[in-house]
Amino acid sequence: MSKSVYALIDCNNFYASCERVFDPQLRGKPIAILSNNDGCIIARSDEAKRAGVEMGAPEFKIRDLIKEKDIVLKSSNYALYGDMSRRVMETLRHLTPKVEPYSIDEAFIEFPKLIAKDLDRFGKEIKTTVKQWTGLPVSVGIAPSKTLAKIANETAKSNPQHKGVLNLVDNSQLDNLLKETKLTDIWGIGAGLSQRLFKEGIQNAFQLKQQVSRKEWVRNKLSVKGLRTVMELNGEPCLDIEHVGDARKGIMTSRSFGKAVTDKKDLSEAIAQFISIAAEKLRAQHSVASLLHITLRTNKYSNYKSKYKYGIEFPLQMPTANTSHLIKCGHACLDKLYQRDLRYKKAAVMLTGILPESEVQQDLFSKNNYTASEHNLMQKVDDINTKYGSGTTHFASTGIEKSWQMKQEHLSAKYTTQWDELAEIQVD
DNA sequence: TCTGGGGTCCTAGGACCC
DNA sequence: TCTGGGGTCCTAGGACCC
Repeated sequence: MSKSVYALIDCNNFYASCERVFDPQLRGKPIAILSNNDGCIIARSDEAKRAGVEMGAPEFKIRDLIKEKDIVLKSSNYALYGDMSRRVMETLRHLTPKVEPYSIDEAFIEFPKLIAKDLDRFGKEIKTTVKQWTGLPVSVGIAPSKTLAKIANETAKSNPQHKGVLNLVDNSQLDNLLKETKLTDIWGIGAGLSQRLFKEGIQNAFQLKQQVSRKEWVRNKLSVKGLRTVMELNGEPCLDIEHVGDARKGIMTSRSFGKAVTDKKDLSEAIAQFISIAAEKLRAQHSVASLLHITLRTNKYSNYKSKYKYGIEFPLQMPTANTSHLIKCGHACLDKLYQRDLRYKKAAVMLTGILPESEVQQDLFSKNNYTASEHNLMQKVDDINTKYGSGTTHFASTGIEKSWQMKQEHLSAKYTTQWDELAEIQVD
């Protein structure tokens, strides 16, 4: 019997709920959140789901539905969602020490095993505390492994009888629930693996759980990751709570453009801007990068079957986190990649070969060393931007007009991170 | 005309070494 | 002309996640 218990806390309809906290008029209304560039639907309130708004639907294809059902559209407001996420994670840390933020709207926690009655009570306490402290509704799934906690959470959320909290530890209904769980609803089993398993006659989570009797077969079919999933379905935890603060191994910044871009100057501004963002993330985790990748894309929908992705790698002689140096390298890549006759829709910057800044060996003869004075300069830029708002200080090469910028026509205020955009309360 | 933006891990296969 | 076996490291690509 394992000594630890895992719980997954997941915010319900996170982006839509964040919008509602600061605009109470949105309560009870169907809300849909758009991706960057207002391109497609990435989040929906329950009312919007019921109205038939599909996840991932391109906005231009469902305009009639939006009008007919009076759906409120919002552009993604990551400054707001990111800050609300931070508040949720802090609330959880008040309740229990081992917290792993898993995504912007989810966290795993691990705690010692309690008797079943106390587990139920703890689950409810988490739910009410997060609601009180942040205004956000969450669901809580408790189980002996992370994979089962995911299933518990999903069931708690979709099945009103559980009132948002479900504990699967020592729960006699577990196998019945697994029999009703489709393969694609298991964490780690996507469409590809699910199809392969289906052909083998395995059609639900319970049947997959039973494959524990032939581990070698599972390993061959699904690799070690699949084997871990099977063990976890059996209540044998194989996935630990991960330590926060581990440095990222790759940092990517990419955006689609508001409209097709043909001008090289626009592209070089966009690349400078994306490099600035990526390098700031790099410095925030006290790292340097040794490889820069630049990718340009044309419209993959209209260029069906023909090439639409053009990429190049730039090995940095010396690992660096200096925005200015990275921009120069990025522009050298652009010189090689750019073709006059193409209409570009998207650019991406990726930094890899990431090392801790303390581990960098200085090259006595190179002009490209990431020196202490460069580091200090970048530090000052980051400090100013943290204090006075992102982009307060920026490199001129990122451009002024930014004709390539994202479309965000339905953006709400940065209620929690910008002094001049705080929510206003009207007192009658 | 209009279709997001990030990440992680694993495996296979090639290059290279002894 | 024939031509072993084992190891490491790196990269590309696949699969999955939100």
